[in-house]
Amino acid sequence: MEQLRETLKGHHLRTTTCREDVLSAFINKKNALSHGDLEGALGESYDRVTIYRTLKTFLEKGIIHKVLDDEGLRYALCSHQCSEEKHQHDHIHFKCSICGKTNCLENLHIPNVALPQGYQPASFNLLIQGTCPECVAE
Amino acid sequence: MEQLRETLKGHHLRTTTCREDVLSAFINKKNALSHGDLEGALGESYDRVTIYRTLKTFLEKGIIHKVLDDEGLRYALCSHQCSEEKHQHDHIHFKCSICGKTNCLENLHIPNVALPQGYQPASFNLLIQGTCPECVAE
DNA sequence: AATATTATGCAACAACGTTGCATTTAATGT
DNA sequence: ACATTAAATGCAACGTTGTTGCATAATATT
Ligand SMILES: [Mn+2]
Ligand SMILES: [Mn+2]
Ligand SMILES: [Zn+2]
Ligand SMILES: [Zn+2]
Repeated sequence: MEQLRETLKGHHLRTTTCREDVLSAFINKKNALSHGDLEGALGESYDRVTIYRTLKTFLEKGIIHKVLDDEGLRYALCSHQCSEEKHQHDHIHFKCSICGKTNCLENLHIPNVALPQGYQPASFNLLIQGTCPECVAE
Repeated sequence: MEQLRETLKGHHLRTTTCREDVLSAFINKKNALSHGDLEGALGESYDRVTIYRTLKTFLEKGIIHKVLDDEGLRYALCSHQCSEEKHQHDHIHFKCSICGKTNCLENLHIPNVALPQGYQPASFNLLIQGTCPECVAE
């Protein structure tokens, strides 16, 4: 509870119940969330627009990052302190085709790639789709 | 021209002008295209819905594949004969932040990743964002 | 408590995508 | 060439997703 306020203040954001609740949702569910997921999780508490704006703000401040997906964008917490100035993500995302959940594999780094002459890489997104441990066990 | 018909027949599709034009667009522009891009390129020739359906059909038949993007899905030609039964893609996509174009780097394969126990990978999508050779030269 | 600044809700709108159905078109066999 | 069959198209209607402007409410600061 108090930790939420700390995180928000740490990123120079005012504490509002919507921001607390959205942040809280990201912390509790551990998988990546879409705008729709949040709308579902938070019920009628907040206007759709406010959730869009909260996501945008969190993105800009480095609280969350985008997770690419073949059926729509999702978002997940930035684990290691990203800031407004610098987002740094080189970890892998895994989407389970069975349970549908997408997770950050924080300690799995994207391997280096030797690009052809002239390409200047800046950021990387690797999504692996398949079956997650829970659904393999089934 | 005749080649287009060949490709369509090869994937057991009827030849229609819309399909020819969409396929042609993918071949001429070499970068990945969104539904909107196609709508723009083809003008008022075809109904929006028909283009959606054409994309869906091409996807199913293995003529095009999805290209993940942080601002919306795009599509690109499958170079090596994919079919309805089997899509096989392990190449890298590069999106230029300056010109905005996304391209398949067909001969750059996604490196192997040692996933933790229990994860069963099935498909891979790697998007690298940065500056493309043309825009670097500038 | 008063003030300045920021966030929210609401309404209206635009963009994107889907479905059902009547009509047109393409492929096939005669 | 023509009739038949199956598939593709256009249109209308609708649903979802995302954006913008503005008045109101809430937060942080003095
Ligand atoms: Mn992540
Ligand atoms: Mn590709
Ligand atoms: Zn799963
Ligand atoms: Zn470029």
